[in-house]
Amino acid sequence: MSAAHGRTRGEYAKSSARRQAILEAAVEVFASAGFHRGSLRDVADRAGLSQAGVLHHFPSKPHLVAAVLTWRDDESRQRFVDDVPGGLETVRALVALIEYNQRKTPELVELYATLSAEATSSDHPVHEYFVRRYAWVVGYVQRAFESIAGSGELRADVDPAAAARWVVALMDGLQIQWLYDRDSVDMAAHVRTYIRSLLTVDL
Amino acid sequence: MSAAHGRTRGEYAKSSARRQAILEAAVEVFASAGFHRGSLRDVADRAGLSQAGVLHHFPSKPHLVAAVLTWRDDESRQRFVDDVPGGLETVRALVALIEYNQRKTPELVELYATLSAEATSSDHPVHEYFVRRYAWVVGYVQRAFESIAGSGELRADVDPAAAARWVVALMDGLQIQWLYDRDSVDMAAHVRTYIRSLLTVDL
DNA sequence: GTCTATAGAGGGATAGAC
DNA sequence: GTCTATCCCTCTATAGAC
Repeated sequence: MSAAHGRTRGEYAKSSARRQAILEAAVEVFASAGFHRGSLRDVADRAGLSQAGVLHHFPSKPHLVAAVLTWRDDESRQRFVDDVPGGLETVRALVALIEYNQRKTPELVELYATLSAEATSSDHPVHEYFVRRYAWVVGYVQRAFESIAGSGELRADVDPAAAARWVVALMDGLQIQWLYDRDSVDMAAHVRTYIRSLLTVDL
Repeated sequence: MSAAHGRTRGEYAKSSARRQAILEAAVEVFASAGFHRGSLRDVADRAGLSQAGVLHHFPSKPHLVAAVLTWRDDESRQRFVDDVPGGLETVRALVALIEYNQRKTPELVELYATLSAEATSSDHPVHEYFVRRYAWVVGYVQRAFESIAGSGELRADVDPAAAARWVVALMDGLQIQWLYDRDSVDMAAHVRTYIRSLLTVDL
């Protein structure tokens, strides 16, 4: 994905401070306004430089939003995916990730909820990104459930493929409900309780 | 809701043909483009009149999109909510509604999925509409589960309030997945199977 | 690398003729 | 009720000075 806008990870280091500030500003702007309503001017103002300055670091608006998404994915992956052995641990890491996002990076939750719905249109700049992302996430959770089933810890009447879709759908749907009423929805608790109901062991 | 833009249901009849054509065009436009990217010019072109003509029937863009939402809600309610006794029948009607929407009005699914995510921002024109809508839908499903629990048809370890949130979240999340890959996700089947897993009786 | 200025497109809403 | 014309705004992206 980094290669999509013609840069390798090494090149980012050159002007990383500015780029980082722009990315962080972009998260806030696109999170609350989405891609189409969020403007480069808003991003520029928050990052403390001019709009043309932003376009010096990222050649276009689609490039910027793509960079935001892959940047955050890399972070999440390092924190919660790499080094996780699989099976029950994968599911535990998933719940931990939700808890972390809800508490520490609520703008991120907003960003993904807003963009994933907006990008269902096939001509949206990050449509392909989300197609790949969903395929990967659903497959990842499915493999975890298959591993759990293999050790007899999944309820016999639960289909791993369906359960994977359900868990991912539940996460997305709860995000929406949470965004409308943050005080009365605890996403991580709901997902944990739900996953427990699929297992023969505790989480 | 109709009263929100200063008209009672009776007044609609006057110029209903045009209004109807505009509403149908607006569904298509806002469904695939969302509120902000969808333009009145697009709506006008599809409805076969000028952009100023559209604004004669609906005083502003927010008025138009609000009218679209309440119009479709009224239709759904008449078809699937009124006359439904409650309890298991409510849940069956819910699945029937999903099946109907998926097969007959996919643009509608797209419209609600796109707008519900976009409108999480509190300054969005239809934010309040969705706040009320979620409160109503979740409460409606919760009452159905409570009734089902009352007749011993809900699994003992299932909390009606949590289950209601889960079902609504599952529906929303599956909509997103379905929009990204319409061939490999059967929303109604997933919801039916999931709800079955919460019951002690068949659906 | 950052700025100002501006081109160029597209949008919502209004005025006023018919 | 419907149109054309237009105003005025916002936005992305580019050009070119520093």
